[in-house]
Amino acid sequence: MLTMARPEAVTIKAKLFRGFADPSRLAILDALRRRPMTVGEIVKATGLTQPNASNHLACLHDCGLVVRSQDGRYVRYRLSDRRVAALLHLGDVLLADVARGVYECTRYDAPKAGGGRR
Amino acid sequence: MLTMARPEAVTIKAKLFRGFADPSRLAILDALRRRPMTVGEIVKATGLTQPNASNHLACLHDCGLVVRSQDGRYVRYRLSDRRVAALLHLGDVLLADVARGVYECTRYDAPKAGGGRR
DNA sequence: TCATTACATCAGTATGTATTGATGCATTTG
DNA sequence: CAAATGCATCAATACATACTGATGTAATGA
Repeated sequence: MLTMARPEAVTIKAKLFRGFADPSRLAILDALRRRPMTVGEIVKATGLTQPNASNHLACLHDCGLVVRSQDGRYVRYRLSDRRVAALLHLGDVLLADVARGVYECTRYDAPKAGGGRR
Repeated sequence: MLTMARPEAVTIKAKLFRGFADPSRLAILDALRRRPMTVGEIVKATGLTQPNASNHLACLHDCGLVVRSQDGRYVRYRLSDRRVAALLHLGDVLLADVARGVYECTRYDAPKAGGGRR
């Protein structure tokens, strides 16, 4: 059960934040904060594998957090809105004060790399 | 793999956003946005079971997003910082423009209720 | 003291999802 | 046309975690 008042509103909003809540997606968003980038550049900047980056980019694109533009055989991604950057910035600012708590929060851990096939 | 630049920074920041990225925790945070509340009030406001609410509250408290104060045998929770509310507000604003995308984003779904024991 | 209320913790589990290697498709280059 | 490059998609899987019912603990009241 979620909330009595407006269950779907909370669900969707959580989904929005979930776009920021994965280390790989956040690394992509942070990279795009500086400048638009092709998938290859994003792969280099984040260290993600190419399929993994593509998958997260598709997710971010579906959710409207990034925008895609074809450029020859390159695909260039950029943040869709200034407020996406604003939210990232607010996260930084907030983190500066609650970082210690986040460190110590062991209720959930960030997904570890190597979750795939062995 | 996460990011080449500052891996841990991204991981921690993702952890911070993860506090907002679950429907139950978000329902709690949204409820606390209006006023401080005891656990019982939160349970009523959100429709969560009491143990589930307590668990998420412990998580939010560990991460520094909420603050707890004993009041007799009641425990009253409130948002720890104005910027937590600001981030929630920015989420609302951003959602107003990208809501359609979030609806259609099927890469991940919000956790469904009833995930526990059968 | 005993009962009650408010909240926290525990053990167990189903489920979402992030990851990987392999493969497919489109575009440019020789 | 053939080769190469850039990106997207697929199938399979390990893992984190959100949930439930039961139980534990602390504070109040009779």
